[in-house]
Amino acid sequence: MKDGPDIARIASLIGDPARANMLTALMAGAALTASELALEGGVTLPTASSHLAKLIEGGLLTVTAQGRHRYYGLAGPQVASMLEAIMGVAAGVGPKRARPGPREPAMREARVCYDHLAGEHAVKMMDTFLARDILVRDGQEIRLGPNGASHFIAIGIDMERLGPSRRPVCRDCLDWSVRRSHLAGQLGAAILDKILAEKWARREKDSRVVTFSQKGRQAFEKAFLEV
Amino acid sequence: MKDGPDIARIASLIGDPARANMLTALMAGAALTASELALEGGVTLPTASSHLAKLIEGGLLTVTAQGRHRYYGLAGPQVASMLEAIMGVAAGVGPKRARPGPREPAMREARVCYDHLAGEHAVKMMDTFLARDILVRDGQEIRLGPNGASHFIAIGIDMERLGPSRRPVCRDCLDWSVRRSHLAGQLGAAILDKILAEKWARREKDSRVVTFSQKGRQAFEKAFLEV
DNA sequence: TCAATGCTTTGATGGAGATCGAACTATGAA
DNA sequence: TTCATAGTTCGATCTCCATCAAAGCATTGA
Repeated sequence: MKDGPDIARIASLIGDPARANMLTALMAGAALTASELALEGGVTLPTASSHLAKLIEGGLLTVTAQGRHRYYGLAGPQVASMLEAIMGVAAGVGPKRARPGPREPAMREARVCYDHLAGEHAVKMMDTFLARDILVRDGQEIRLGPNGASHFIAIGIDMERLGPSRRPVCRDCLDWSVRRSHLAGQLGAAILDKILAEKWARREKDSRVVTFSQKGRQAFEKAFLEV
Repeated sequence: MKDGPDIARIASLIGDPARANMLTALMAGAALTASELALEGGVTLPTASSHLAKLIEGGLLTVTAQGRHRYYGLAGPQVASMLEAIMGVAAGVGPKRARPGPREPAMREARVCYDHLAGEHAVKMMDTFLARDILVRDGQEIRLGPNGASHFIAIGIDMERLGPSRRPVCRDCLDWSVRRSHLAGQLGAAILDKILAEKWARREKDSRVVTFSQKGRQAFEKAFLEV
C-alpha cells in the first residue's frame, strides 16, 4: 500500500461532474474566467469558485489575474495529455457504447486539444511527419528531423518564434478518439495557429470542433500530407 | 457541455482511496482475489466487494471465477496506461513534492507495470531499441524494425509464441517516474518474463519493485542496451 | 466618493456514498 | 451431512462535500 503517487487525490478532483466539465471546457485551450467556467460546469458562481480553488490547490489549474478578471487555464500539457488518456478509457469502456452524441463524429474528425489540433486529420499529419523524417522519435521525446526545420519554414511556420522556452517544441499527445498520437508542443500550437490564420478551417463557437472548408482541406492536405 | 466521453464517471471511480489502492495493487500485473484486494484497500470484505462490483460495472476490471475464488484484474493495457498517466500528473504536481517515500527510489529504477518492465532501465531499453531500428514508430503504433525479430530471437525471446492475438505485440506506456515511454504489449511482457526467468532480477515480495543482481544487471545491459 | 462588476468567503442544508456487522449463498473438504 | 472458507447482499449509520444565498472584498469607472 502507499506505493507511488497519490492517484486518488487527483482522480477525485476530476471525478466531480462540475469540475470535469470545467476541465473539458479548458481542453479547448483558451483560458476562461470563473463566470464562464461556472456556466460550463452548470453551477453558480460561488460553487464554481470553490471548485476552481480546489483544482488550483491540486495543481491541475493555474490562474492569471488581469484587472478584475481572473483567467483559469490547464496547468500544462501534461495535464491535457492525462485528460485525453482518461477520455480514451471512458470512450472505450463506456457504458455499453452509448449514443455517440451529436457532435462526436465532428469531434473525431478534427478538434482543438488544449492548443493544438487533434482528431483524424491531426493523426494523419503526425504519421506523415514521422514517415518523412520531418519529425523523429527519440524515446518519448519528439524532435525535428534532418530536413524538418526547412520544411516548416517553407510551409510558412515561423520557426524563429518557437524560441527558447521551458515548453518543448514537439510533444505527442494521445488521441482519445483514434487512440493514436498527434502533435502537441509549441510546434503543434503553431500549426493550429497557421491553419486558423489561413482560414483553412474555423472553430465552431462554444465547442472544440474544428471545421475545414472545401478549399481549406485541400490546402491543408497539400501542405501537411503530401510532402 | 456534454462534449466527449464521460470522464467524471471513470475518474470518480478512481477517486476513492480504497479503490485507488486496489487499482494500484493490480498494476503489479497479477490478478488478485477479493480478500487480498480488501487488504490492499484497507477495508473489510463487504466494502471491498461493493467497490469491486462498481469497478467492473465501470469497465475498469474483469473477473474470472475459479472454484470459490474470484480473481480480479485490470480490464486491459489501456487502463494500465491511463493509471500510469494519472500517476505522472500526481507525481509531478503533487502536494509540494512530499517525502519521496521509502520505496520510491527503487520504484523509479525498475518496477513492474501491469505485465512489463517500467522505470529508468525500461526507458533506456526503449530508447536503444528505437535508436537501433530494432523497433520503429508508426504514429502511435510501434512495430518491429527491419532486423527486430532476428535480434530478439538471438537474445532468446521466443517470437513464435507472440502469436496472433488481439493484443498488439508492441505498445508504449508513459512512465510516471521518468515521464518517458517504455515498452508494453506482448513483447514487453515477454522481455520481463525473460529477465525474471534468467534470474537477472527478482521481484520484491508484495511490491512492484524489481531488483537487479550485480551480474543480472550486466547481463541485462549486454543483452538490451549494448546492441 | 459612489456605484457597478467580478469574484471569494461564510454558513446552512441536503444528499450521496463509504463503511461495517450480520445474514445469506456457494464452493470445497471431512 | 456437516463444517469451513470465499464472497455477496442487506440495512443502518455516519461522514464528507457539493450546493446555493447572502455578505464581503477588490477593481474599475464616473
